[in-house]
Amino acid sequence: MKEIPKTYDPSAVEDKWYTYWHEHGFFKSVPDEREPYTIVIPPPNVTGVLHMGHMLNNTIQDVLIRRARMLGKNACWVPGTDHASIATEAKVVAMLKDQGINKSDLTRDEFLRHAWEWKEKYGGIILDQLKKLGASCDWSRTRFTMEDELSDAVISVFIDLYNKGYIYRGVRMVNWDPQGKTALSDEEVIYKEVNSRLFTVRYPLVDASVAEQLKNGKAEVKIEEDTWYVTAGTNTFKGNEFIKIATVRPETILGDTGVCVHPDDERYKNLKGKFAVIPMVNRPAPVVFDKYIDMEFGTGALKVTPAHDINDYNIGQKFGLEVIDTIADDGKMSPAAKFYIGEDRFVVRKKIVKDLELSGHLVNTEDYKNKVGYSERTDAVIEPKLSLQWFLKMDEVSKPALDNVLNGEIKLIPDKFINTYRHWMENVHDWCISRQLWWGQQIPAWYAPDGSFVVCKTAEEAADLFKAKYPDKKVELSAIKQDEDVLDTWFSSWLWPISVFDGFKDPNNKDINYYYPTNDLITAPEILFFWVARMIIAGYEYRGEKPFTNVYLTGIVRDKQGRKMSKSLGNSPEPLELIERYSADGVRVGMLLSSPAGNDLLFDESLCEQGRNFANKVWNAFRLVKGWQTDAALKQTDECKAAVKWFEARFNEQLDVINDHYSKYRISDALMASYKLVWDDFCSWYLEMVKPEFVDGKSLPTDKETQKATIRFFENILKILHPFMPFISEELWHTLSDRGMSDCIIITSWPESKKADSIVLEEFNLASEIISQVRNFRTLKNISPKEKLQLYIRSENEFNNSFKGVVIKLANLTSVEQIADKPSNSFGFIAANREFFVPVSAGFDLKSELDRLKKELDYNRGFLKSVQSKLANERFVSNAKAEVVENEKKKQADAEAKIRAIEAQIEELKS
RNA sequence: GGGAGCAUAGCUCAGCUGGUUCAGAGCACCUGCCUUACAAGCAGGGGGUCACAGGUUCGAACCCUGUUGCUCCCA
Repeated sequence: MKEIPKTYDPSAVEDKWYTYWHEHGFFKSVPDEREPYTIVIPPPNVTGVLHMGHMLNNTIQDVLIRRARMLGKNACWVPGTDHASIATEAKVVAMLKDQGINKSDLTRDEFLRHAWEWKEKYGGIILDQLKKLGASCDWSRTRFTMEDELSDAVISVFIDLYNKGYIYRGVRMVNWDPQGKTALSDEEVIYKEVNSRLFTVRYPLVDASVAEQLKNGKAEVKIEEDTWYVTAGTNTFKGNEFIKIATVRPETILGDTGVCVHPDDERYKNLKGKFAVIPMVNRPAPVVFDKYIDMEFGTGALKVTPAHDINDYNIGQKFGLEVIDTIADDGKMSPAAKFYIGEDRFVVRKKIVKDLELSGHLVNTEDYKNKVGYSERTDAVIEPKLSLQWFLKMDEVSKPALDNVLNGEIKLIPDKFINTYRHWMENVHDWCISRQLWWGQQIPAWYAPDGSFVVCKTAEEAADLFKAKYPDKKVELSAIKQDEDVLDTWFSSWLWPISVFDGFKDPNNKDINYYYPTNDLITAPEILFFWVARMIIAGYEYRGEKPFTNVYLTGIVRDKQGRKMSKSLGNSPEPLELIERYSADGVRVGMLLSSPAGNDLLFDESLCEQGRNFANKVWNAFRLVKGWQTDAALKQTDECKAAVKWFEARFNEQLDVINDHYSKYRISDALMASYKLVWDDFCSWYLEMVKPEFVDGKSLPTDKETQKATIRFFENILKILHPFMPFISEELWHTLSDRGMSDCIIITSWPESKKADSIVLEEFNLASEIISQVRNFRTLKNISPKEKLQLYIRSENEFNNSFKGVVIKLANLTSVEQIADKPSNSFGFIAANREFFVPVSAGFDLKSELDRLKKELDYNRGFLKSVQSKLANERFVSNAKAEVVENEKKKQADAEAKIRAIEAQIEELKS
């Protein structure tokens, strides 16, 4: 027979089987009469390369899909990618820059051509990487959020929601990146704590009449000591009332249009109807009163700059304050600022402080720590900026999405996320869906030259709509312009579970009717709101039904120090290198070993090593079994018979445990139970029991029956392992027995659950305890495992455990004999209330043996005492459940028997 | 500032309805073994005041209150 290598080499195996499965269409799913099991992949970003988070996430999906396939379901895992407008556009812009092309020199169409080219070239990388991991996606169903059909869905949904009155256009504060000259989503802003300076500035306070005069015509303000002089037109007023405000952004003072104080603030109660005169621009700004103000902070008075701060904007809206946009798109002061026009905001900050000091407005300056938002991409300080954006009104559409999570129709796993989900959904904000980019679905809104607009699919339709809506305007087709902006990528991906089955184009097609609602969604908690909640909303809005039943939220993969793995930190291992080093099976096991749902996984490469070692263990079990010679004439021995009976029972018992873990989505528990079933039960116990003896340099043959049973067990174990370790399980499935090439483990059926024989399990427990005791004794006494020992049992009944032969074999005994009296010079132990003795030929140490027994006696006496005190407590006996009390009584009896036996042994030793 | 969660062995985590000899698993560690499947292995072993302080209960890692520390989300 050909020598099987000692170490498992996955490199030849993994690619071979992946290609094989793929070519034989095992990943493919078409609707049929079976029950469907569907997962849609959380579409990775086309710019992405596989990172550890993907590895975890997709391993879990593959485990679930492979098991479902084995359970006889029609398993369908739909892969795909999303177009990631911001990230992709940035990538393409950077690539063009390298080629010496500026985006601003290109037309939209030209730019999009480059972007598509880029996508075709690099957009599939991540999907190919998933194949290395073993992902059994139905690749024929691969979708992309910006392909024509999915884009059509996005556009028609936009139009539909607009017509239903859910989409509107409004002004909103966005995160503006003055360097990238684009709005950013909240997720792309990184907040950093910085050392700033807090400036206290005083504004003169004037009456309404003075304010009125300030508004019209030229004004001048002078401050001398604590007196202000305001000249408006020809009149000069003077006073000594000021209001002090504190700010870290003095350059925005030029855009101030109000001062806000708390209505309960005693210091400012008298300021009703007064106006603050804004420095330099000499603009009268009303004092307004709002509970939003924190009286403790600064001076308790807030300068209100509606154009450059979101909270200020809200206050401004409430009190009808003017909005003056003083900072231009490039971060420089705009003409509206009137001063420092064209100078950068940070230069202006320094300058204005000096000028305010000179004019007597500046009161003091102190060091201050605050958080400032930076652009993730350009590292520029974000400028909050008002702009016209498109919004989706959320309150109404989101209602079913909240209700159906709260009522359990959709399950979040783990359920601790329900609270977070509810909190978000109850305080849901309108969704800003427009982005100032080109890569994405262009918003189907069409503008007439006067700015009025209609929403529809094409310019031609728009012309008709304009005609119908504004018959007087006579809008020419050629004058109609489409909105420049594109839609948020999430506005594509929220339709994913429907659109991948063409549920918009053809709402009653076979696929959508069969696969929708999907079963499980596996994703990261970070996008519970951005994506999951919105998919649920879309599901109810467009199918009247949930998009999936279970949402399994994975943890975040962190490094050993608990830091999130990221490219910029450079603390993430290269996934493909890990696979290279530890095999895909090994890495999959490593990822899952320590990743309970929703809890972060502190990744450590040693976990993959453990996975690889496990694969090697299975490989070597295979080597052993494969190497057995059989002899048809040989009868099955008693110990083999017992071993087979036991493993049968043990397997059934553990299969139930594993199935139960799966049913609760405890994937790492299912893995650990499988791991122990294979390593401990099958390899360490079962194979050792049935392993043929080695005599004269040759292995004895095995009987046919045991060999057949062993192969059957092995096959069942491979099935259990398949979802976790698809490659090695498939390889061994084919090498263990001769089978047709279409008889693959990937499509074989999951083992059937059968009742475990509890009597056999019990008997084995006793046997294994005896074996462990003897082994322990060997270690203690330094007796070689090779030296055969004699074991005596003192018991009234004959020792008729069916594992007697197993005990002899695994403990390496000459025999097990019944005895009435304790043999001299022997080591004793108690298992299941029976006394066992192992005589020692030499070096019996009476004292140490006595000490050992005394220690055990003390422990048991202490234990007995605690049980007795429980039973002596009348309230325990009357309050506790009957079976609990029964149990305590049994514990008492057991302990008493054990104590008697130990005492007897001590007596015997002493005499 | 508002909300949520976590704290159990050196590390990562289980502990499901408060009650099995309940204080567990894996890894790491220590000891002895290169015993013909596997040193990527085998056998054995040590290790925890269940964050802290109270309370409820016959009984608490588990329920309640407070304290401390950490994490996340929202603003």
